[in-house]
Amino acid sequence: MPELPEVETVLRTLQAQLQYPKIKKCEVFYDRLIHGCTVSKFQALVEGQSITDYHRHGKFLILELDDYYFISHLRMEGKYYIQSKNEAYDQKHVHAIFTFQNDMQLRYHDTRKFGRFYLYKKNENLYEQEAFLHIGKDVFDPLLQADYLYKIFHHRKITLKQALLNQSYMAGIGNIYADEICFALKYHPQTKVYRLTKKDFSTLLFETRRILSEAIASGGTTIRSYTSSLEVSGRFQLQLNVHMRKGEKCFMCGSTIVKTVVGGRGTYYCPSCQKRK
DNA sequence: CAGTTCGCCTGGGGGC
DNA sequence: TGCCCCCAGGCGAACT
Repeated sequence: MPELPEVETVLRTLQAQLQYPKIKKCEVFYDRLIHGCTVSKFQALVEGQSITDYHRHGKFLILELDDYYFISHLRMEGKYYIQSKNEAYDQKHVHAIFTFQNDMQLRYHDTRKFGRFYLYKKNENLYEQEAFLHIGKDVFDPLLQADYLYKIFHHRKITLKQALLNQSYMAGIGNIYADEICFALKYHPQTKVYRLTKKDFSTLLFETRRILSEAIASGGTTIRSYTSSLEVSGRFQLQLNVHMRKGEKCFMCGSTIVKTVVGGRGTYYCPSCQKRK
C-alpha cells in the first residue's frame, strides 16, 4: 500500500538509479492502465522522450519528460523494477515496460491492476488535468496550514479518520498513516472532525509531517540494498504504533490494540490512549 | 452533504 | 490437498 513516504522513496530510488535517460520503447500490456488516451497513443507519445525531472504530489509519482508529464499512481500494489532487457520477468503482472537506450528497462508490476498512468502535455496546467481535479495540497506544501484545514473541516460531520484519508484537501495520507496520526494526536479515529480546534489542526499538521518524514527517512535507509533486479516498492521498516497490531499491547500504556471499521476502512487504535473529543 | 455500497482486481486465508 | 468464499483496500461513481 504505497502512501506518500513509499511514493517518495520510489521517486528517489528511480531518480538515483535511472537518472535522465531517453525512452527508446514503451510497451503497455493492460489497456485500462492508461487513462485519458489510448494505449497506442500513449506509447507513441512517450517514445523518444527523455526523463528530465522527478516530482511527487500526494501519492502521485510525476516523471517530467521533454514535452509531457507522465503521472503514475501505484494505488494498492504498483511497483517498479529496474532490470536489463534480457532479464526474465513476471509476465502475468508486469503491465508496462519502458526500454531505455542502454537497454535497461523500467518495468511496472501491479498484481491487482489498480494502478493508473496518465500523460499530460507540459504546456497545460497539470493541476487542471483529470488526475488532479480532486486532489488537494500535498501534505508537505508550506501553503497547507492549520487555518485552512480548520476552515474546511470545522463544520463537517465526517470523522477524523475520513478527513485524513480524503485526498481532496490534503493529499498523501493512506490507511496506515491515518491510524498512526490518530494515535499521535491521542484522538479516537471516529472523533468528529468539527470538534477539532485550530490548535488541534496545527498539531495534526505537525504530527502528520513528523510521522511521514520519519517514514521517508526510514525508507531511505532500506533502499541501500540494491541488486540488479531492484524492486522499487518503497517498502520500509518503521515502527508502527497501532496499524496491523490488533490484539497486541500498546507501547505507551500496555492496553490491547483494537480493530474496527471507520468509513469502510479497517482501523486500529488504542482504546485507552485515544479518546473521542 | 453524509452515508453506504459497489466496482475495479487478485492473492491469500479461513472454513470445511 | 483442494475448493469455495470472502476479504483487503485507494478511489471514484452511483444511489439513498
